[in-house]
Amino acid sequence: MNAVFEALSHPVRRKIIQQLKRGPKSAGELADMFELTKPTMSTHFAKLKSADLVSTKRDKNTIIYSLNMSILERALAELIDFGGDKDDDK
Amino acid sequence: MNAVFEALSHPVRRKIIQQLKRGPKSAGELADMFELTKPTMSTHFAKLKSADLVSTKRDKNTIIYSLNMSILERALAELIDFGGDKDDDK
DNA sequence: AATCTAATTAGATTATAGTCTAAATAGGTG
DNA sequence: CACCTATTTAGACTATAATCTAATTAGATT
Repeated sequence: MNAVFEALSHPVRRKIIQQLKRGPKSAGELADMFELTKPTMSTHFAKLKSADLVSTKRDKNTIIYSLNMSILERALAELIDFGGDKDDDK
Repeated sequence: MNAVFEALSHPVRRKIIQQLKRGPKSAGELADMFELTKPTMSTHFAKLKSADLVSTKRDKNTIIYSLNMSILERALAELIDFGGDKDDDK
């Protein structure tokens, strides 16, 4: 859960998530939507992935990213719904 | 919205929010729940406040923090619900 | 196998965040 | 008004994050 909220803290990563809600996209397609270098975008992808917010599959030599909506929903639901003395760090 | 997600990125600040869901609390009460100094806690409060996630009122010489649940809900709802090409930075 | 394309990793730099101790502020209270 | 209590601000230090260029990997194609 910590990793999810850290991932969500950067505006570019939230925009990547918005894009992936419309459907899976390759690293290159996503990178082209932002004015950042591909290595920089790659580190953003890595953070989303390490929070399990996205999954990857390979198609020829492009990597396709897709959103794990359930992970996002679960993290936000815990923050909103769950009780006041629960351990937040799991 | 940026400020909200930055505020949510730190586990201590999420725990503060959990506490405030149970009701308003003074700066000192909150600070005593964590193994951090009061100045450090104060900077966490300041971030929550600058994201408008909490409000303050003074009672004698203690400052009472309370949660602005609607701000939290709105930010999370935007992330979950709103369309794939919306500007995320407003 | 040499080469091309897509993407990531390495390494360096700069910026931002988190933390502390010490000092300052702002209201109450004797 | 001098002091006490609660909290914040200042200033310094350390750690982490974001970004870039250059180099590397991994698979596909000729």
